[in-house]
Amino acid sequence: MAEEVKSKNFIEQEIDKDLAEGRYEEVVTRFPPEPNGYLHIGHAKSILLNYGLAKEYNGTFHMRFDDTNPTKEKIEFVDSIKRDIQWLGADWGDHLYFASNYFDQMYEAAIKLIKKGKAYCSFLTPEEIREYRGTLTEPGKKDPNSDRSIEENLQIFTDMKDGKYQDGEVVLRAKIDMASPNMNMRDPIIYRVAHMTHHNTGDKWCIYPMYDFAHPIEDAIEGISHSICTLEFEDHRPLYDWVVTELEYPHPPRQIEFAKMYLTNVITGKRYIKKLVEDGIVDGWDDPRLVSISGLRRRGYTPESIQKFIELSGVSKANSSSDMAMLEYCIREDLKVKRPRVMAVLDPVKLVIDNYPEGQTEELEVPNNLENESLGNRTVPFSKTLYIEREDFMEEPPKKYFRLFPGNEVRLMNAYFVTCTSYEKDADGNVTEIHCTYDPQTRGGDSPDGRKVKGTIHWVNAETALKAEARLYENIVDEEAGVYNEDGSVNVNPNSLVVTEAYVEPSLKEAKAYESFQFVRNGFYTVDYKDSKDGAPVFNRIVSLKSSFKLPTQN
RNA sequence: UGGGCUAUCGCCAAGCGGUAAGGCACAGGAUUUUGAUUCCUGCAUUCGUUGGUUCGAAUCCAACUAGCCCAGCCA
Repeated sequence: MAEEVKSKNFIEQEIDKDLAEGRYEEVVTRFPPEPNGYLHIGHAKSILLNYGLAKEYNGTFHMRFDDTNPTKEKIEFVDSIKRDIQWLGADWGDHLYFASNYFDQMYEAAIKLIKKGKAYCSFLTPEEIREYRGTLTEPGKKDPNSDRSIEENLQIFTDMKDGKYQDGEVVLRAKIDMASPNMNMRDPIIYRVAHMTHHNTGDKWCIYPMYDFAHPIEDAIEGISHSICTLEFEDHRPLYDWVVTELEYPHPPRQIEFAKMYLTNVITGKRYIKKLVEDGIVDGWDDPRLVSISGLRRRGYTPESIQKFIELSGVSKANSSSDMAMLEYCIREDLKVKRPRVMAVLDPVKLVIDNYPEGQTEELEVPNNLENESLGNRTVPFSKTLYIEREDFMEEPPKKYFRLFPGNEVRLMNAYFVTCTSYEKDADGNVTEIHCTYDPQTRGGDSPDGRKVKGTIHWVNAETALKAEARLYENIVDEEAGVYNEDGSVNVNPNSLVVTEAYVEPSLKEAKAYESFQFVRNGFYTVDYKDSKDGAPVFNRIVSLKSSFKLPTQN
């Protein structure tokens, strides 16, 4: 039993160390989004990482909304985030929290700092604050407000809370080190005045804590052991530690940073996606061409495929961008054994079986997925006139073309061997109809005489086929042109959405929303009723199949 | 001319002083009721560069180079 040992990522190694040294007894992680937008694939990494760690170590996973800035947050984002996380499979049980529920404790914490002489109120204007902060290469200057007495600071802070100051008039700063090489330690602002209605606390507060002050407190209150965040917060860690130390929490949480996930040639930036939505280039945050969680869901990606992708991508501190091909691999892997393989013709041309009895229809019993017997069988109608894929017939085939051409015999998948006898063309030279004869002995797709055919092609019965819309999605950005223009706008791929009229098996008439199928040779598709007319299904292409057959290029 | 972080195959990523895992991608071959899938096979004498320590270095040391992050009363 050579169970493969998965190597641990650096966070797991750190946790192992902490556990071994007795620094923590239980692993408690959290995903702390600000409810100011939709989640995308990048967030999935953080969600699944935190959730996975908690699960792996028999710990606890917390879902927490970091809602400390009412100017940017909305309740509708709270709902969409919850839905997306649930869908992804990260179960927070009854551990759902809101940072805004800790405002009282944060206020008390601020008082504690003031009483310790570690925080002071400042009346510097925003411009002055910036000036006094210094630059990356020059130290900051002492804030003239920093010498005020503890009593005075207490009074001013109380007045702040009581609404006696206007927005921007006064702030509370931590007294640390204006000369620190780390900008975050130059007496960071920890509370500001903002007369604004909060989606959760209403008008109770007119002062709100800043992230650097609030976050460590949130973590400490909840008993988080490992506060996992992205690389840009590395410089904030000394401040994070300062806060939990000065506030004297018994088992201070520990912040560990990892590199964000980027995808090659994909836009994840909120402001770019927002622009695409506003300009009507995409039809919303759940447009299947976007890598928002809701977009991926509508496109037909499964939670399992995203979990697999995150798992394969790994975790490290090196800035990197994962290949879209890996995500595509994951969804193919997931769907190929789980979903039925059905026949659908996206670019139809008529095939007439001349020696098949007129008016006859037979129901063929075919397996849903040869690799998964539990998916059972279905029946598919077959008769004299069918549709086949236009690319499955050639008047003058190149070498090694296995499909239909005059005189050649192929197998109609799950049906009969047919031999092409003739074809018709219109005035423009387009093939309009192909004629063939079938061998009644080959029902089911095998010849009793052992005769083999090189090619097998898919088909649908012309009379009973369901006419549907197939939406072929490509990456929203123009990969040739690069993702962004110099002015910051996005290079949109003009062919990112191609709609075709398809014929699918009648069995798909009852398909439910979000059911997905493998269309033989045409890729994986999911049913999307969002844009359907008259209740007819729209099929979103999730991903195409790999194809290694290419027609020889003509010279 | 400040501080923090990173650098291993086209893309991710193990490796933690004993002589370069794995996955994706790619390329060959076999099987195949679709040229898919499956299955084999191949794919870094080399770990950003240059020196040093060592019997031995991707791993330790030094210097350099490149990239990312930080000067919101955003998170």
